[in-house]
Amino acid sequence: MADDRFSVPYDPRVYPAVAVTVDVVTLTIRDGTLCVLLVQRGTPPHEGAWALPGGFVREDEDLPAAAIRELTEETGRALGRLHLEQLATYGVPGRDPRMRIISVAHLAFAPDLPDPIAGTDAMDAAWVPVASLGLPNTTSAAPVPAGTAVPVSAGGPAPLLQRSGASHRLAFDHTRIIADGLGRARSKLEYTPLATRFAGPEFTISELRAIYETVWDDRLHPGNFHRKVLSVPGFVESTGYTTDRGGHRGGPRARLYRAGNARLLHPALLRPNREESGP
Amino acid sequence: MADDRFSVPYDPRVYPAVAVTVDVVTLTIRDGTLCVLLVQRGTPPHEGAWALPGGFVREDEDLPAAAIRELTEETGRALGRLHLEQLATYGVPGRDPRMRIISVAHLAFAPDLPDPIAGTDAMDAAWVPVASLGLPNTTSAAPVPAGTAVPVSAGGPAPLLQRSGASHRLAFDHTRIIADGLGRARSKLEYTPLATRFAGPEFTISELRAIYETVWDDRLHPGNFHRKVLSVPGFVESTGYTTDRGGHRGGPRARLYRAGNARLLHPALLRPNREESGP
DNA sequence: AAAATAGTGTCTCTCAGACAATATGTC
DNA sequence: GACATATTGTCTGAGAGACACTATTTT
Repeated sequence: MADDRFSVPYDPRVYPAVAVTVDVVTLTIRDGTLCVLLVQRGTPPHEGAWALPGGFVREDEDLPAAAIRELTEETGRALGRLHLEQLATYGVPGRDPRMRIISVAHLAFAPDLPDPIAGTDAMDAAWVPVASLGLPNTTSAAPVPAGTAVPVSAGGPAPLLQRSGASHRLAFDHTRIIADGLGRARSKLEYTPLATRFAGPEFTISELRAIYETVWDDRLHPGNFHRKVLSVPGFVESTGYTTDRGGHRGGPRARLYRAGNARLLHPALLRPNREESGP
Repeated sequence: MADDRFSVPYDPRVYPAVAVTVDVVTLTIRDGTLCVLLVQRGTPPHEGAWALPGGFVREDEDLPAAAIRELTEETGRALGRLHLEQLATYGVPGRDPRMRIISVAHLAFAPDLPDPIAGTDAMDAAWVPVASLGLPNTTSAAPVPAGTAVPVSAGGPAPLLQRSGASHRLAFDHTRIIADGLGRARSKLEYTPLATRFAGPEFTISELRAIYETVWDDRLHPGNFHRKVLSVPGFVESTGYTTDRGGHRGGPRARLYRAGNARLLHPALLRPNREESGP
């Protein structure tokens, strides 16, 4: 049987020097725009460049704990309740010029939050619209599908990028990591109720639809979406209340819901317009 | 606010000593049974216990490359064409008694292959039925749902576990990793054509159905499955040939197919009998 | 009053699953 | 010949998407 001889002499130094970090792709929706939390690096390498919050995993610290710690450390404030899951691990040699670094990326969904504050090791921190990052197409996410009529607040506030003067080139392979995180998020909205994590504790069906439309960058039929959401068991549950007023531009008051207890959506809400066939 | 106790100038040696390993969950189907490739450890810790093939990532070695190297090293032969993808990363402090070890687990799908050979650091290597591992329920995977009528070769060869005299207790947290891998595999069969990776280059629809039935541990309706598979664009394509003979117990010759060029199945083949609702 | 939005009803088409039927093999 | 399997056909019900319609509220 297995012997757990801890007494075995073991010398870590015979193994290659590597470091393990965590990086966190935190997504939220601000003013109808999907944004990711970035920090401006205050130390080399890539000093001054924008990057995902992250850093070295400490001894005796679990990976999710490290992710949460880095998030609060580098943005100067607790981000409240959020969904956090592991995304993937990136370890291509040379991805960090200092040494071999294996980065365990995480994905977080957060409701709309106030502007972050630069913390340790960060010169600045900001919510940056993912559309401004020029991500490679994950689904149909062209850099900025401008003509397609982006939902909500057209002509709203200028991209935060401009306020921060950030470059579109992110540090390390973080552009790729964000693209992967966005792909995962889009997929997860289909078969989990995680869209509710982008909303506050109570929300209307229209607000929920706006979340889907923003993340999927697509228009959804209001009526069908409404009926569909209510038909999936455990997706949302009624609070019994309604909003105080109608929408900005008219319309009746909407009923308020909170997240239900389902962990998976049955049946799923499938994305529309998947490209048909291949060569 | 953030404390600046860690704004240390960079020096790799000040960061915790960690090692990074890869582990590989390789699944195949032998005699109608879903099996995972395990090796018997020849070195402490857990010497003599069965574990996933894996080991330390070398300098300047990419993660997938390390996974493939460990696979061939520890099983003494190249496993030919197989599908390999990253599964998840496990890093709970204490999961390895030696030191802090972060393990990047991978998942591989292989067609039926000959018995493996023990290689470096391994006393033995074998295909082990996952049903014998007492995995926690991932979907409806009770340790061994004996009464449910397991497809194919009932009363076939005894489990390899008995031949090898292996314990059901795997080393480290490998039971959990295998459970996660199995869950991923079950899910991937729904929306990707990866089931074909368990088959040879040419296969019949019945053989494909047997793969689904084995991985999902469920019975599928032959007629409906047949029509469904052929209706999904790019899932399979006809070779124009048929088998040389009918089945063991009769029946006409079956047409042979090869894997198509689709990377996703539209529409997906959903698992039957998902448990309805929750409390 | 005009316009926008919430919520419901209806129709059609696709698809999953149950069941049946026929042809073609093996033992 | 008895029986198993491959393949196709038919029917039913669930669900997605297109459209239409009513009620309610804001400007």
